[in-house]
Amino acid sequence: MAKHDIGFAAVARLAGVSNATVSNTLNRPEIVAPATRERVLAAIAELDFVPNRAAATLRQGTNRLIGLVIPDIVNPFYSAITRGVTEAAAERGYTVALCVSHDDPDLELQHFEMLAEHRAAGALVAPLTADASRLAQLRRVGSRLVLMDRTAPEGTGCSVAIDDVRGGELAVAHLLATTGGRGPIVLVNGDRAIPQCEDRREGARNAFIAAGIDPDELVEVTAREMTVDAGREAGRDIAARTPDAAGVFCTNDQLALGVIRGLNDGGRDVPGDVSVVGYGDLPLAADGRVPLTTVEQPKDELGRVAVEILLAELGTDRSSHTHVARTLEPRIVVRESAPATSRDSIPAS
Amino acid sequence: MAKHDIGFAAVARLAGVSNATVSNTLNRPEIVAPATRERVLAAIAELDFVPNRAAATLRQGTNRLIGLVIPDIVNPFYSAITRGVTEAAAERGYTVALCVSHDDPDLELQHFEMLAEHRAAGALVAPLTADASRLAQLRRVGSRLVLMDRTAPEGTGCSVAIDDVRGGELAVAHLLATTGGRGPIVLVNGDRAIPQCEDRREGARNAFIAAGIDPDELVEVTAREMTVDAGREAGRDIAARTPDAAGVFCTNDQLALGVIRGLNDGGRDVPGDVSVVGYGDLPLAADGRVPLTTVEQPKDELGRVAVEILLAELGTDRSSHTHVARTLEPRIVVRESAPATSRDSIPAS
DNA sequence: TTGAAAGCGCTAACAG
DNA sequence: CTGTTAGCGCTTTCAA
Repeated sequence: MAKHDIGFAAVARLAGVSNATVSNTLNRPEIVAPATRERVLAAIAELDFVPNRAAATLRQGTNRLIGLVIPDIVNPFYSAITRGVTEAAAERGYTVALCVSHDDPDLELQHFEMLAEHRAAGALVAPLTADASRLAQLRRVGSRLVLMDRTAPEGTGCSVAIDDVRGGELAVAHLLATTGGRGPIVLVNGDRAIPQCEDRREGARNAFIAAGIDPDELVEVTAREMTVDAGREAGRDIAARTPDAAGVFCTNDQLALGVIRGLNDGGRDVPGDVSVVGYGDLPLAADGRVPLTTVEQPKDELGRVAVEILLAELGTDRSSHTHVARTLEPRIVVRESAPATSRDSIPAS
Repeated sequence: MAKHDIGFAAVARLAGVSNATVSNTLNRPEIVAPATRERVLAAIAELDFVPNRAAATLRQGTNRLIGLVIPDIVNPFYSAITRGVTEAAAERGYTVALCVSHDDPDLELQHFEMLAEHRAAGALVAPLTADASRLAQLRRVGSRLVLMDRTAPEGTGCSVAIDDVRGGELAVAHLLATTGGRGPIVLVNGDRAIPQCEDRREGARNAFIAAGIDPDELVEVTAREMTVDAGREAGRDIAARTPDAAGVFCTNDQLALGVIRGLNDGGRDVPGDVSVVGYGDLPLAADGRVPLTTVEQPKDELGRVAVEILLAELGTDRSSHTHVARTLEPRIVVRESAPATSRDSIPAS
């Protein structure tokens, strides 16, 4: 009885079937005769049997495990993505290995090493800073990759991202429609070397063009950081230098919150005198003293779609696989800081 | 050469050693002669060899994998814990399987099932609602458990928690010391059926006792929810019914933020007329219009300690193991909403 | 529809 | 210090 009291063998013996039938019952129940299946299931329950995934992984060479590699779990943007990923993965019977990279390439590589050792099915990566070479390196590590919040260069791999150009356009179109030329529109942006900042700006300019206005009329202010404090400075600055500003678009919510305060410091009321739109729809946007109109990103969906893409990719064979680069649409959430007016009832664009 | 081009065998052949020596170089380098070790390492690098953890897990019966089971990853309290856990785990070569339970016992059980299949070394669980029977059930699933943010009943298992009684005491001691009897102190609390609410209240009362005041002098207000909106209502209420209040302690930061606004609505200035203390030190506490004095919980440390306890437990054998129940100390962070005064220079208690 | 059997790649005695 | 060897528990042909 030595080797009969553990693993499939024990179940098989109790159910009076073979090892293989136990495996089939668990993995391809449809090919097992109902009666047999019942007996096996009963034996499993009886023995409190828990299959050993390590054995399956060893045998199959791959694990139902997805690596999720993000720079920071405390950041609400990434934690929202993470929620989408964990949910989608759990629904499909996959386990998520959470790897926090702190944007450190060495740590990131270490995480990939571990995922490879575990024979993870693949990895979902949200790189903070990611030059092409770093990405190429990651791809080389082996497991299949889906890039999140970044579009993979043509033909290099799969990715899901949120359309930031469109988001900027939505924000400024709203401002244009609701302030109706009452005064200049100001863009408070971070460093344009950051792709998000550059894209959102481009969208802002597109909105001008769509409205038949010269995009150079957009007044641009660069904050030294994308924080509440830097936003406040920018807001004061605007109150002083562009006192007739009718609307301000900030490329993130922290900035927007600060700008409102800075504007107040300078004696301007929001939304009475100036409308302010943020970006990201962080929790703080809804809870502030003046609830923020902001561009909402479908972060949850980003995560879910990333899982879908990865699992779809698993079906295809490595060589003959066409990469997909999905883009998700942001949405504007209108709150008090930049309220709707009758003019806005026809959606811009 | 069939079986020589993969796994330890390939490395062993290239390095001119045996299988076992490869294993030893990787797992117990100190017992391998330096020269041999070098040769093996060189071979590994040469072949881009990635060891297969599944094989090791199968052989050893246990995986260097820790399950982290939390109700919600978007909640900043849990994401902060998660950060601590992922960091501590990565430092020790463990992988973290993130399981989000949404406080659903079925889902939670499913996650435990998966962890068991993976032969996880153990699990760290932060139960939102957890009656004894549910915990007992989890413990039965097999893998070793460490409870987080909850103290395990005497002798039932390991746990790490943050001392909420102490936190409440710190908050109210600060209020007492800085308002010095100028007026009543108000407690804005949630439902006392929630252990945290009950504990923080107890601490508040302890602070009264320590100051030689009858704890029944603490004015208690119960908010219908622990949200900004409910806090605002409570704040208005206080302005109307306890106009001479000198200090308010709210059992979370959302409540505190709302209370400040409600107090303002009622014409009371914070901190001019009233000091307000929150609890939790969420990001919104520091960034609000009036930066919040609040009780900071060492969430990161909670996560790190949980990992340490689990890994320590792994060393001991199952039967002869004494459970540890660690308690972490909160700390008060003084900001503008309840500033320090000279009277406060001597720490209360 | 079910069974027999050959490994998957690694670890841990044990022997040398 | 290094080598030999016997599995860990599952999947997957192939045959019955």
